[in-house]
Amino acid sequence: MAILNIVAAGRARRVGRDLGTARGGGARAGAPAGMTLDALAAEARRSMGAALSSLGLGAPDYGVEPSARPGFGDVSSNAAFLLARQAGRPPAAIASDIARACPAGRLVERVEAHASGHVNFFADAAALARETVTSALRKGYCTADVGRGRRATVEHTSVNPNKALHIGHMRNVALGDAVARMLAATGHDVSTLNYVDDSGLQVANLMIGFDELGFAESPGAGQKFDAYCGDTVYVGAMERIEADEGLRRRASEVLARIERGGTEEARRAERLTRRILDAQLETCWRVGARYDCLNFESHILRSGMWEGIFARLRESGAVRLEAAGKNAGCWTVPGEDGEDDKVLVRSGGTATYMAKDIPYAAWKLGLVEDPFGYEPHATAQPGRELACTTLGGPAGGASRFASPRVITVIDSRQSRLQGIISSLLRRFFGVGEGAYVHLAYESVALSAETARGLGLETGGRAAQMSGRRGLYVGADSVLDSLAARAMEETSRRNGGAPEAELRRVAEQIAVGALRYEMVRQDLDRAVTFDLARSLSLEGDTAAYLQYAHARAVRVLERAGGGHGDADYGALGGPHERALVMAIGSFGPALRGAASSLSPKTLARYAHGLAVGFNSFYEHVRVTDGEGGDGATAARVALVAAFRATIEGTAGILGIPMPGRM
RNA sequence: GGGCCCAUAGCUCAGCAUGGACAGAGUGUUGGACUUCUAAUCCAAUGGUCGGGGGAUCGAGGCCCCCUGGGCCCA
Repeated sequence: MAILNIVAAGRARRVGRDLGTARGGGARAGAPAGMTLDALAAEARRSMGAALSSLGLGAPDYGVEPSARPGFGDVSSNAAFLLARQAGRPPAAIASDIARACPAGRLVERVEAHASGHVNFFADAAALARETVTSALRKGYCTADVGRGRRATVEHTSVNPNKALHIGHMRNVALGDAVARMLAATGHDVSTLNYVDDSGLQVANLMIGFDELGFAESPGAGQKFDAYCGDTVYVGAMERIEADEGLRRRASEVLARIERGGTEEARRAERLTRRILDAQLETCWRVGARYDCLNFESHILRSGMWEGIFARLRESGAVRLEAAGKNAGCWTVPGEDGEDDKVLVRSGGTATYMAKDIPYAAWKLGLVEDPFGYEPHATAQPGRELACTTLGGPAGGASRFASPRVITVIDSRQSRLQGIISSLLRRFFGVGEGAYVHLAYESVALSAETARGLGLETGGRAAQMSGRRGLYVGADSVLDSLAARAMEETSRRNGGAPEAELRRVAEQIAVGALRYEMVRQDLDRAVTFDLARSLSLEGDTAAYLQYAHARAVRVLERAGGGHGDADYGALGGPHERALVMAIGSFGPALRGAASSLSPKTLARYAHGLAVGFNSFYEHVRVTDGEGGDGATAARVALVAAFRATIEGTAGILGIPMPGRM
């Protein structure tokens, strides 16, 4: 389960599921943001501590966790299991002693031993509901200040600017943007980068397509420029180039002149890649991703950073010039653990990919003087300033986008290369453990049915996407199909609503659906994308979360205000209690997700929260006056608490929450 | 040949870091719930040798070793 490819052998210590260890976990009457379950667990832990010491049982490193099911209380402890051996008695007997000795408290109503050996704590429903609902309605509930303002830099997206984004890229965008949002929600000061490879061979190939193969400069009506370049020009050019030695040579020449800089080719490449980049950014912005800085590869290559770093590596003896063998004439770094030596500079004097990857990594970590200037990107980003690098800016200090903790989101096919970068940083730049993280995820393939729809028969197997062969599903087209589908449904249900409003809602449903699908699975599991299945808006999808939210909004509209003081004693039913517990679990869910950089964890939490609400909604009438005004006020407050929490949770995943659908 | 990842219900996936209470969702199938806050929902039934084998443990889906099958990277 190697999710994180971290510098040095150790991995970042993750926040455990155990609740009682949470700092500040409810020691005060008003629990900190997002921490009401923590408050209960902390009280249970204190109760347990008192019982153990009164029994003279010592204090093992026991856990206090959410109970497996409602019948087992609200939180449970495994302490009796841990004491069983030394005490020489069965866990159930010890649990029974402990339970009897556990004092009740403000939130803990009673404590029971279970025959299995678990000690189960039952909360006072009214007290826990009051605690949870009032704190969930406070501003800032959906945050957790574990970052304390520490800097973090996240790089994601980083799609070559020669094509439109496909769904494989969308997984990167959805994961990266969610990680950046999670870190921000946990009190980190986050900068988000998007690396633009504007000088690779793919750019040269594209230019051959335009300059020598006669492709039109602009697409036909209704086609985006990125899609035109990728689908028509690049695919067409590659067919010809692969079959034509002369064209291949031409492409190499063009590439060389792009890389040299200051040439006509370099200027054309820049215009072309920026135009494609802007089209790609439209898609990213459409799904709600935002960036702070665009880093151009060409700028890194011309920044002089590599020369400085290479000199430093030579001086420190980290690299050597091979006199003989297969790497004769090359500058290499000795491999670790029986790995082959890594070539940094080829015998001809040209640098390998290391010449950009090492400087870029060092720049992100703030290890080098910043050689760049910055200017606002030519096309404005909605809602947030977007800078891009320029050459020849005033040097001095590290970049403002750099930080001591860098997270780079790239699919796992790059794990080996990223591992080499990590190793070099650790060995020769003194970079510490956990500072440079490759957040790897398995890539997206197409289901056999979807591949067949694109004209590829795979014999029932999933198919790797290929931009060069035109075998992929575009992000924009999936979003369009999803929006069209959502539009049908939304129009049907909201007959009188204005068209523009319906379109806005349909778009939010489409964006949510795609983002949710891309983050809900474990990073280590390959996503098999099936077009037909992805268009479903039922079951475990973002629409389920959105629908629950829209229902809550409607209830709140209907309820109005003015029901007087809430009587939280009215929230003791099973559906109310389950919803209270779900809302109160936000804090542990967010901390867990952020510490393991795992958006999936938050997606699963959101789903569970929505299940809690939908079930409550079906079984409990909020506004019918049952139990009097106090009870109604409590139910309405619970719905409001749910609404705020689901919106906050979904917001961290970048999933918009329409008020009706 | 070396490295990384995956294998849990017909299908798609949680659970594994920190072993413990009858292995959970969604989907599918079957049945039920809209004069009542949106049925994109809810309720119920159905469905599992947790890929195989061995080991350590009072206890393994989870930990260790080996094997099989699949995906990816490198050579």
